[in-house]
Amino acid sequence: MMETAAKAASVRVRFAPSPTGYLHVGGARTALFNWLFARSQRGTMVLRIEDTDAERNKPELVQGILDGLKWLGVDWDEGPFYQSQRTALYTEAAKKCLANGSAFLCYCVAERYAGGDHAAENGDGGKVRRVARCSCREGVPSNPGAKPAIRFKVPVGGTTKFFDAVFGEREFSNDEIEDFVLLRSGKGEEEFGQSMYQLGVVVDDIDMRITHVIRGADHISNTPKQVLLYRALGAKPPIFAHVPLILGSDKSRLSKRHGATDVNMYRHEGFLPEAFRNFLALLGWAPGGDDQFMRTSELLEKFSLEGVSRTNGIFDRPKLEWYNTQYMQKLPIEELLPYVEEELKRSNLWKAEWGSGAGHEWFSKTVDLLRPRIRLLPNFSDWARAFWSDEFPRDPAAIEKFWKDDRVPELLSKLADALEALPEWNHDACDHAARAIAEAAGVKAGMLINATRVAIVGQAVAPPLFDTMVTLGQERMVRRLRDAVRSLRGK
RNA sequence: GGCGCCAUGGUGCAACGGUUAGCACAUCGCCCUUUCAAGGCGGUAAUACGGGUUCGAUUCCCGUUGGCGCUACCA
Repeated sequence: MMETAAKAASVRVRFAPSPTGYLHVGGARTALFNWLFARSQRGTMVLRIEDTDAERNKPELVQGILDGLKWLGVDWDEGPFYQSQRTALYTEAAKKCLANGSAFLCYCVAERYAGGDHAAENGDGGKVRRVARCSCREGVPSNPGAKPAIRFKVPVGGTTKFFDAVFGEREFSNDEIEDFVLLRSGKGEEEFGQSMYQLGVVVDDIDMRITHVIRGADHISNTPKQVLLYRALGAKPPIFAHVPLILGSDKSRLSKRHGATDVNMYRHEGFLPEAFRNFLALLGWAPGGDDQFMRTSELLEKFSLEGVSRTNGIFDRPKLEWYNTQYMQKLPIEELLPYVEEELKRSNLWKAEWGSGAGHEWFSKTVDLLRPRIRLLPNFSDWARAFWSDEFPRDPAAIEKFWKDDRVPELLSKLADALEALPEWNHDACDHAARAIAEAAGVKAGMLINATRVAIVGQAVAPPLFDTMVTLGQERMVRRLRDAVRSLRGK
C-alpha cells in the first residue's frame, strides 16, 4: 500500500505546466493541491515547464504562469526546469528502451501509422485485440528508408496496475494500450526529434525523484503507459493521485465561454488571493467537517490526498465571490491594507502620507469602514473614490433616488451651517445636528441622511453616514455640502 | 466506436448498512436598519433509473442511462 506520514520527510511532488496557454484554474488547483501536500508533509515542491512541443509552445507565456502561481501563494523549492533543455536525457532513455527491447524503431508515416485502434478489426464474434500493432515492432519496417520514430513496445497480454491515492488500485489491460511514441522521428540531419510527453514526464519524474504525482484526472488513462515506462527504465513507479476535473456551469469542460479561466484574470478583477485559494482548495476536496472559511494555515493542517473527491466539480463563481467578501471582511486589517494600497496606487489615488503615522491610522480606519461593502478590490477606487479624493462624481441614479424632494437644497444648506458651527467633531455631534434640522423642517431623518450621503460621497450606498462624516472631517464635509447645494440650485 | 472514470438539492461537500438525509453557496421570506452590504431567524429544494444482497440500503454488487476523460510523431 502507500507509504504515508512515516516517510513524510522524503515527499517530493511537482507541478508541470505546459506553456501552450495561460494558467488555467484547473491547472492552478492542481498546483495548489501539490503545494498543500508538499507543505503539509514538509516535502519538496518542484516546478517543471513541459515545453517539448516547439510548435505549440509559447515561451512568453511562462512568465504569466509563474506570476499566477506567485499570486496564488504557490511557491516551489526547485526549478523551474525546462524540458526543452533536457532533451539529451530523453534521447538517452529512449535508446536505453531500444537496447533492452522495450521499444522499437517505427518507420510508419505519422499520419498513416499502421497501429492504433482505428486499425482494429471489428471481430465477427471473435476475440480481436482492440489495439493493432504495426509490423515495425516485429522488426519489419513498414516504410523502409523513412526516418524512424521510437515507439514503446507494449507487452502482449497481461495487465498493468498502479496505486492511486484518490481512485485506489487501478488495473488496465495491456492489449488496450497503443504502442505510443517516445521520440519523434528526426528532421533533416538529426537522428531523432523531440521527446513526447510520456517519455519526458517519466524520465524527469525519475530524475527528480518524484514520490507523488498529483495531476488532473485526464491523465488517468496515460498512467499505465507511464508505469510500463518506469519498469522499462528500471525504476519504481511513484504514487499517483488524480484529481477530478473542473467543469463549467453546464458540466462541460471549463472554457472561455463559461467566463474567465485564466487565473490572472481573477487577480486583475480584484479577488484576494487567499479567498481564491480557499475556494479552489475546497473544490474537489473537503476536510470532512462543515468548515468553509479556512485560512491557509488551516488548509495546510487538514489537507490529505484521501480527502480528494472523485467527482468532477463545477466552477461556481457566486461561491468564489462569497469567499472574497468573507475575506474582505474577516482578514486582519493589516493584512488587507497592502492590497488596498496597491489598488489605490494603480488608480492614482494613493497619497504617501497614508503610509505611516497618523496618516496610516486614518487610512486603516477608513478601509475598515469601507470593507463590509466592498466586493472586489477595484471598488475601493471607483465606488469609494470620494474617501480618497475631493474629485468624485455623483451617481445620477443616486441623485434621482435621494435628491428628488425640492426641500433638499435648503436642508443641506442648513446642515452645512450647523456642522460648520460644531465645536466638537464626532459621531454623536453630527448625528444630533442632522436630526435637529430634520425635526425642525418636519422631515424624516432618513430623508436628510440619504440626501446628505449623495452630497458627500456621491453614492446611494455608502458606510453609515455619521461615521463617514467623522472620517471625512469637518472642513471637507461643509465644503462638499455647499458644493452640492450650489449644484442643485444651479440647475 | 473502444477503453476508463464518475453519479446525494441548482452548486460544493457530509452521512463511510439503521439520521426527521446534515452544512455551506445560490434562491425566497422575515428581523435589524440611515442607503447598501454584513449579521440573525426561517422556507423551497437531493440520494439518476432498474434489478439484486440484507431484517434494513444514499451506503455493497450487477445492468441501464447520463456526464466526463483517453484513444496524436499534443501535453
